[in-house]
Amino acid sequence: MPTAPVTPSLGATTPESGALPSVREQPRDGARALQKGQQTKQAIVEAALDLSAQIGLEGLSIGVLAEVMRMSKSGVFAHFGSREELQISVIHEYFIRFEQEIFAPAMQQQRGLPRLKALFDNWMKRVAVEIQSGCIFISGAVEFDDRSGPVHDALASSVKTWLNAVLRAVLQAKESGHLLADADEHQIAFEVHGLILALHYEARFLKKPGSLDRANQGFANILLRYGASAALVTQSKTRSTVRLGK
Amino acid sequence: MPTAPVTPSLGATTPESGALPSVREQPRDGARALQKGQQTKQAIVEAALDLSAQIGLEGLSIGVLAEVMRMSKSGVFAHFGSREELQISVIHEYFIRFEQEIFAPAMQQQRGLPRLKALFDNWMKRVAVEIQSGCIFISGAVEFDDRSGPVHDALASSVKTWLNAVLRAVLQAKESGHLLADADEHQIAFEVHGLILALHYEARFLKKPGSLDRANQGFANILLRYGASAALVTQSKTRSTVRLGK
DNA sequence: TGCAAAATAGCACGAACGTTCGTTTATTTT
DNA sequence: AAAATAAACGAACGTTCGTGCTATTTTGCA
Repeated sequence: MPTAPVTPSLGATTPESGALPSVREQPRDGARALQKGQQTKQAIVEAALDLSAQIGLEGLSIGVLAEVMRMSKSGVFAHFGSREELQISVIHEYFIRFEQEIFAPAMQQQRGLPRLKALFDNWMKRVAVEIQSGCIFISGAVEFDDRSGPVHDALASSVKTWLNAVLRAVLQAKESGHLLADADEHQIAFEVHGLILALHYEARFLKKPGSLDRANQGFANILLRYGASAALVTQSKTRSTVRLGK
Repeated sequence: MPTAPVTPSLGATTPESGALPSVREQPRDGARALQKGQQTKQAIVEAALDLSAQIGLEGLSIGVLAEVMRMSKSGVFAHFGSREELQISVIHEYFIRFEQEIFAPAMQQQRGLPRLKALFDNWMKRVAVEIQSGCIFISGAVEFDDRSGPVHDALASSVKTWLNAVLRAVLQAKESGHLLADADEHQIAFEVHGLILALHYEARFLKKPGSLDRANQGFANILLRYGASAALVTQSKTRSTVRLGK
């Protein structure tokens, strides 16, 4: 069994790709090598991730992917064996980046409200760029919401894992006494999710300005309503005016 | 200029089809007739609406639509002249139904909180069935968020018209004194939109139970936070427990 | 009942799709 | 350097797609 990963895990990572070969150097401890192939495969997946963020997982075609990669269709295809396998690879890659960019740094913050806030802030940062690039957790949900199969399952399980991590952070904030003892963590997580979705919808599709501030304001409102102290909420870098009626 | 419509309008209907021929009877005032064609065209649009709710506006194909209608591809095609025109027809039809099922009945309620609540309740009823059938305002937003053209424009303008109607209802509730005078109607509309989106996402894609109650609870929370009296909020048919911390 | 017009069908097209196959070129191992 | 393996290519497959023509049928009205 390989050594434990350095960064905290969101859980439920794919069993085989725990290593995510950071290739390029010569083979590690005597064992297997596997250079060139995995290297270009990784490059293909990265290009596919960019493409499918814009046009969706269903819009992603091997032909245009090959064009982007300046490879032949069959050359690209051979790395995955099927289009579904390519889509699943993209989902896994996206999940791993979510873990690294959003989840892992938030775990450095102390349990409770600080960590929850960090989680949301990092999430917001990510969505802010996805307003331009697109988000496959959102577009994928629409594309696969009534289709079954391995792609749907991979996507749903990734999303669920992430939303569970958010739920856990809310629960810990409650247990730490940073939120009211009778606050419903599921309700809070639901409302927070809604803020992110509304932001993505109104900013990316409708191009409404000020949506980022709306989401931040909404998050502050939720925290205050469920008992977070105003001092803890307003601290740190949120620039939006957190001014409540009473 | 034709007579004013009987039902209140959401505004911004398509300039030419303000009449939406309720066909079937003989020609009205001497003028044009045009029976059979418009009739089957309407039937095609309805079938296309069902189809694209499930598989999206992009997934909608003339071939399968013709199959459903037991017509030839060219027969279906001739009614629209292009796929884009078909998609736009579907969007208009969806918009009109939105108007009739959600907006119009809510206008029967008196201005202010009652009307706002009716608007949301009707919206929720619609989303409750769209959890099975799908919603083209949501799927379409994802499919066309980075594509320009007439289909994008038709969709975006329909959505904006609807969201503006919601915004107006919130504003009127504020002006009627049912909400705090310094409440930000844009912020409220944003948060409400988020609840609907989260409901659609979690119920339709993730199949999480209890999402309907979550959205209803969230709406009650928003109203209470922005100053609606608890009596006005809890009255009527919402069965969900509206119990606030303090 | 007949006739023009409208509605539908039939057929073909070019393009794009995922996939398969046999072959050729790179890379690694012996 | 030779042998073995991996990676990439190029062409072709069977479908499906939207769209353009030309018949054929159906319809509404004189």
